Amino acid sequence: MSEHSDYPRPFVTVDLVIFTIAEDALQVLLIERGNEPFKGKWALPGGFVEIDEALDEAAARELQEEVGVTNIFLEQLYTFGDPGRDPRGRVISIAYYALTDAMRTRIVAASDAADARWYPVFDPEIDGQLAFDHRQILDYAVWRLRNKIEWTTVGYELLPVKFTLSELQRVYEIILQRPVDKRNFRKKILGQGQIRELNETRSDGAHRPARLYSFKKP
Amino acid sequence: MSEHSDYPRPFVTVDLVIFTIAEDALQVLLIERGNEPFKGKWALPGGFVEIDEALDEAAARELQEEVGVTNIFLEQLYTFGDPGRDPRGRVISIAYYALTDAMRTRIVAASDAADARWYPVFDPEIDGQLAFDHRQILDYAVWRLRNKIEWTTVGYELLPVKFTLSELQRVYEIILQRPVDKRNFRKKILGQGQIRELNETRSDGAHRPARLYSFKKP
DNA sequence: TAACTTAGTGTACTTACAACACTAACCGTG
DNA sequence: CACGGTTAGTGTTGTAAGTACACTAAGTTA
Repeated sequence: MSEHSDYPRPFVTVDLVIFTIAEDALQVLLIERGNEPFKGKWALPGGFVEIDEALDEAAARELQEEVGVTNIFLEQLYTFGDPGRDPRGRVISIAYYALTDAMRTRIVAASDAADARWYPVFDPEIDGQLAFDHRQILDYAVWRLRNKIEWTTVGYELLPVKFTLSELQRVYEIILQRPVDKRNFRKKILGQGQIRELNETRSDGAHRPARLYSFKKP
Repeated sequence: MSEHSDYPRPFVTVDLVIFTIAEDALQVLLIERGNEPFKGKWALPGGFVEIDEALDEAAARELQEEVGVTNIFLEQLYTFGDPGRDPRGRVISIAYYALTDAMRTRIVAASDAADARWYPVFDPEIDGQLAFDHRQILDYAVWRLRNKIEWTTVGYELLPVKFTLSELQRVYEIILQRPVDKRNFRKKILGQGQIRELNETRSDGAHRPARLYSFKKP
């Protein structure tokens, strides 16, 4: 690395892909842009990294500002920095993705946003509506989430503390976009030893009530 | 994202973890720092991202400058940006890792470097000799490489075009730091259908010559 | 109390992974 | 020129993980 003094410095931001499950679909939080460029299009929430703030902190702060949640799953995804990705100047953006139970969140629209809402990720309605390179960021986040859910236990992050195995299975089906075998799924999940069976069931309809489980946090 | 105008902007660099296999060990290219801070310590090669240059391009350019190679495996790793990771100011660094056959490279020391050399990654000699947070970056790169080699075919990137299966097996053993069963290894590799058997063998000693293979590039 | 709906359970088959030992071919030396 | 040394090359068997698949359990409502 040479001397620091006179290099032109780009802007550095964090962008957040905040996922939740609602209405039987995987949803992502998007903000309608109130200004040019891309006025009227939808963008991922994000903002500048403060000069004395770690990247993870910046992402956590934006998360707090946008949806009012703290202490949820949040992981760095990839850094996007093509010149020209933002017509206003050179902006390098470190993308993060987060998982939250929809019930925990309260959406707060930022000052420069016309509107903010959850958008179903796999709904074709979303096509062509995304600003900047946010389609690419979203696609990458979905890819990572799909991989991660197959090898780890992140699925639990999308559910409330107490949940049924059918609910958890549905989370997997929604994310992977394919049916999952009930018996194999239960065998696999129980075999991981990561969830605790509760002495509690939930009745929600004209059928056998389901046992509740909770995730063993490490 | 709010208005761009007056945000303080950090420096943005790329740092490279360039791996090769030499002398029966996994090696990483390090540069001895000629100036403070960390004068005399060893650092990963890297440099500023130019204002009109994509991140991948910046990494490829540094690679070309440091070891004179182009068109090799190069992948973004992670972005490190803790305030205080560089005492000279706020520097956010996008780390990349690269794999190359040692024979292809010519090390070129940069102007502000006292020296540049390959260092065996698993040699304890390296401990405490790394500048900045480069120990952390290197550890993460090794972790990624280990994962990647188990699920993909990146191993070939560390060998010349023609290689024997024993050489390839040795690459795996060196990276994973554990012995690999010869028959299972060959079964797995051949089963992947990613390498072509050549009508050529190589004799290098008082023993049966080994058949050469080459990687089928996609 | 019968019909409906979701919860919950086990077994057989297939596929991937792990362990393991001998023969083949070349070189160098006595 | 044959024998010893060295690395290349090859199959089978057991084990673990994953996949396919169908019926009973327990509650609600008409």
